[in-house]
Amino acid sequence: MTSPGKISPQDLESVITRGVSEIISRDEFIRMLQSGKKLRLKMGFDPSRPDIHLGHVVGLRKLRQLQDLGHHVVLIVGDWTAQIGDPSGQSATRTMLTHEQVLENAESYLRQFFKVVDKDRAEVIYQSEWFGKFGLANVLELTGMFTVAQFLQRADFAARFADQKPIAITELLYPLLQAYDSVAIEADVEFGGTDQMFNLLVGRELQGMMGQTPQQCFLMPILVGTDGVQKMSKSLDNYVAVDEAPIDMYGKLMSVSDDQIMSYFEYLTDVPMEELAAITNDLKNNALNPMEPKKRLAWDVTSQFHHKDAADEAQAHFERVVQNGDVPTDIPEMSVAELRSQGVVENNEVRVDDLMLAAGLAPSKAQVKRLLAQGAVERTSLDGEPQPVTGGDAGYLLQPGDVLKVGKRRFVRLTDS
RNA sequence: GGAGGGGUGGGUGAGUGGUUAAAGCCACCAGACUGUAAAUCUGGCGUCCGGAAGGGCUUCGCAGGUUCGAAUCCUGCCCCCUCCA
Repeated sequence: MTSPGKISPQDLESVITRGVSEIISRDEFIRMLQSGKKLRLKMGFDPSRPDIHLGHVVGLRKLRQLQDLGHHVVLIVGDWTAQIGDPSGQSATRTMLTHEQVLENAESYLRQFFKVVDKDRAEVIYQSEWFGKFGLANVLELTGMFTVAQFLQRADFAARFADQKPIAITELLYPLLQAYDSVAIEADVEFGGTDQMFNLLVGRELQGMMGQTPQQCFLMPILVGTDGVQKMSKSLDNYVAVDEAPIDMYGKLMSVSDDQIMSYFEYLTDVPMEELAAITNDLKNNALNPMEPKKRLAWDVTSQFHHKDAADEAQAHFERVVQNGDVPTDIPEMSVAELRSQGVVENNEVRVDDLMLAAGLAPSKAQVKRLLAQGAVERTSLDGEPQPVTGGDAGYLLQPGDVLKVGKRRFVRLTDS
């Protein structure tokens, strides 16, 4: 592998401004980049949460960008910290992960991780490589280097302390372990979201204490979720996963709130900043319907994770189904035979409520009734016009070939065999 | 070791014997309006049977008990938190 050449002013500018929240220290980081040294870029992940969504992609793209400039990514699998269990969630008495689970999660994570990051210019290291050999003496040495006061400077600890909310001892340990990772791999730069600032800084400090050149801390903005308000996160269900099918990915991106369009463009695409400025301007002058750039955004991002044809199809699907309200070409099907074998029906008479339940379009019959009462269900027979299924029709009998539309975009077709 | 507070529906959080399937808020679902945006408005939001009216069943940490009747009272148990030491 070649060592990074001299970095161009344009590349430098892009690296340190686009999709960046803060770099500590910025000047040292720039000097490192200009030195021509091949940098070791550290990123850690906790294998208890193996899913990657677009919020993570912001950072992964940054790693990729630096790889393309000749640098090297070191991904740390936090198998040790995960087994301790990050207790941040207050009452989270998290069950420990078994070794098998860790490996399984790691595998799934890596598969997604390397959709963005180049595998050939990265290495994956398990924390247990060093923590497996750690003894109490090491722990005491490590903990002896910091004081409680230092840790209480961290905003979330401080707030909880002030509120007399509990802080687990392991929570104090967590940043230390993460920091030690930086020492173990001699990281030059560590990447994380802005919420990780404290942890990264501890790593920086610890390296200095242990005679290494302190790492630079590269903090990335937190991507706002599709709801336009809170940070993207799986538990808030406002996320777009990198594993998402093209149609879903495109669709979810179309539901991103207008306010976030430009930040998504900046963080998740390579559309040049000048062009983005023009779009921003057009939007401000109402010269452009926000839907247009959003479609471009949705297509762009979708095509990063899927073939371009798939992105085209997703767009066509969106236009056909959502914008024109047509029935999509490929929809989930359930056959009468299938329903019979599941014991949902005894003969060939399929009721609306039974089908919806079996197809997962409603969690209960009570919910089916509510949907019907609210006019959310529509039935289209083989050659007929769509007609609503109304309040009292839960027992309505369907014919093979009938398509049910539930809500705006959920469908099921009843088939014969 | 001592003192005190608390466990209610996805989340918050009212409710201290019947009018409570359990307020309000948030989240969520659906409808209207739209650009699958936001905002707004409307309705819904344990579950089962029923076309409906209505009727079952299950739910307020767990297990018992008192009572015509309990989320509410009593007993035991489990769990969480705070303060003092």
